[in-house]
Amino acid sequence: MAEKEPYYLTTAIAYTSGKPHIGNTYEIVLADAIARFKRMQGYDVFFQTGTDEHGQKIEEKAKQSGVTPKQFVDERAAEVKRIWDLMNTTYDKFIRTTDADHEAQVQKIFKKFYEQGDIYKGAYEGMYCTPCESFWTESQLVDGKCPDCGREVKPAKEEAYFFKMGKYADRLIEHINTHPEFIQPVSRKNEMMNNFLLPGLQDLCVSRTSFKWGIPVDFDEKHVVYVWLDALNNYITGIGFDVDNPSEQYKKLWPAGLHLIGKDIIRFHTIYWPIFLMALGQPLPKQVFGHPWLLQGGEKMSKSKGNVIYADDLVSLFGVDAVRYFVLHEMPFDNDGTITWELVAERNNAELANVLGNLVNRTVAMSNKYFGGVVENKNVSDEVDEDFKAFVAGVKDKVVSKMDELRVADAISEVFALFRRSNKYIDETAPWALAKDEAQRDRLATVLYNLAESILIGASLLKPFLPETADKILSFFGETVRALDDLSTFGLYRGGKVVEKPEILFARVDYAKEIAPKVAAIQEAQRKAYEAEQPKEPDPKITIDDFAKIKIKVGEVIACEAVKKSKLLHETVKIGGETRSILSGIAAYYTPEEMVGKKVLVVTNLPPRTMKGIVSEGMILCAEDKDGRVVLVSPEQDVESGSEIS
RNA sequence: CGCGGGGUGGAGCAGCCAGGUAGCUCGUCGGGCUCAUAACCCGAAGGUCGCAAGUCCGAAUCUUGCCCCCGCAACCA
Repeated sequence: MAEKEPYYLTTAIAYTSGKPHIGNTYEIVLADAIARFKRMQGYDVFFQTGTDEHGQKIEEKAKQSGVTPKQFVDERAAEVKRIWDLMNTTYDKFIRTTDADHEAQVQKIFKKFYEQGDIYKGAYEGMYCTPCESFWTESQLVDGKCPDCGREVKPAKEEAYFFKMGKYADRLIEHINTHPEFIQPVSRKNEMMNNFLLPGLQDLCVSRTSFKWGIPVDFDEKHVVYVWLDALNNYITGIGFDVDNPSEQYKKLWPAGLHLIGKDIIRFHTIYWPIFLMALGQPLPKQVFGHPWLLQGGEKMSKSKGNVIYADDLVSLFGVDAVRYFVLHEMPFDNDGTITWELVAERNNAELANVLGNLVNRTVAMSNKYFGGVVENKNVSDEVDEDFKAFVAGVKDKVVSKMDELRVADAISEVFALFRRSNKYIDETAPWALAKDEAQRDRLATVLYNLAESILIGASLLKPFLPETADKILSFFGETVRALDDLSTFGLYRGGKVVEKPEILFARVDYAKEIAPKVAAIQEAQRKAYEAEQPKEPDPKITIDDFAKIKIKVGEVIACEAVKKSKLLHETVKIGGETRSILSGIAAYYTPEEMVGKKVLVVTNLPPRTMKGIVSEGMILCAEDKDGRVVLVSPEQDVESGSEIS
């Protein structure tokens, strides 16, 4: 027997700055479906996922929470793993970039690059704002000053290591052009070529000195390795790569069959990562698939509103497989998809409960009712059987071909087409009518056998997507998953006894009555948790003299226009005898027309500031509520322009 | 002209790369059936495929311009 062909697939490793929401969870489920399917196809699959745990952001978050970075990421990584496990995903390895062997290898790789001249020591040059400790490029500066604090910046240099990207660019362009399958979907390929490769690659800064929470450069301890050079290498360190002596596992598995990643990090995976591999003298992964995002419908997701959707909340309401179904089926191939609680409930009812659950239920029920639960093929065929059998037997090939293109959503649709066809078959054969005629008893048995067989084929095909459900269905018929190769042959089921009372696979839910209140409770809890997290320092007290320093006067808006491509309105305000040009970020809440004629309160002794090329000579006072809605503050009665506030 | 994605019957999407009867799921309406989780099956209504121009025998699909929406970034004195 031939040795199984290896297939190594990875997800991006999750950044441990926060709890992964449903959009992040989607990726692991998608990878799991692919991994399970590949195993079914007979590949020797190795499926790796994990967490990316270094970087400045994590250092800061840990500090805020008052724990060490290590404690912080331990907690976060455990949370990620818990959710991955909850989703019933079958990863073979969960790597963490803080694993000792990973860190050691990254140091070796960095050193090798340095020794072979791919990495050189240089200086990062730019405009530096000392109070903010940040570098800015010329184009980022606002009015020649720091975009964060508005203070002066000065040219500065910081020592850093750089990777010579240009050296490998031609080879990479060549590779991408000769391997059209390398970047998926293809639309992403052009984006990478046109925006980054063809204009010429900049050398990449691959070390940092501004924070400590990273892998130290072992021959120059004040530097830590840039997070991407650290993180990307997980794909090889996780399977035992070693600069000097790669493991047997590495030799077997590399190059990877598939890196599954979000579309936002395609650049790192199709440009930097291949180039690092070239520098290591290693072959490139066969395929990088940048999947789209699962976006939350309606309003923007934010913790303060409590409307972030997390996998575990969804699972608590709908069950694991319903959530897997939703993310796998609802996610388009190259557009972003939408998720709302209501949509999940709708899919649960319309497809899982009505089409699949009810089909299984009615089939088992009829087998019990008419034959005491014994399914037997009596081979009494009818014309209508032919089309049905051909359809069912043809589904496997369709699923395989969709999966070969990574069109998981389409693959799962094909399986459901089988279940829909089976429901139709029940109508075509009307078993309840056959049951009334004793002479049709064998025909009735055959119909129920055909139904059972089609459900069994469907359940086996469903296994990679909805593993628990597939197993339950099969167990109702006393069967186990059938080999993929046997799924295009109709009639392999030998018959047998079905369960007396099948468990309801997916219960219908009433969104308004059952789900909506629970969703409200989840959101409320989330909002409270968020508020509790916020530092609650009392506002520092000021003196009356401090207040007196602020000059606030009543002004009248005499002209106003929107500033293009911004949230700004540009008002001309008459304050007593003078007029001022003022900018305010309220374009989303007021139109220029309604601003004109309004009496507003203006802080008049702020230094002028330029935004979008326009000078602002004051600030109009507004109130902002917790949803970010902004409302002008105005004198309660009409008062003369120029009046002072005291 | 910061980067990117999108505008297809009421909703969510496919079709666009390789032009040629506009498809799927839900919803609505009508009918059928009663084994089943008020589920299932059949039929119907409903779309000038964002707007305009161009290429072509022919454009949802290719080209150009414009409008609008959504992310990210920036900005909100």
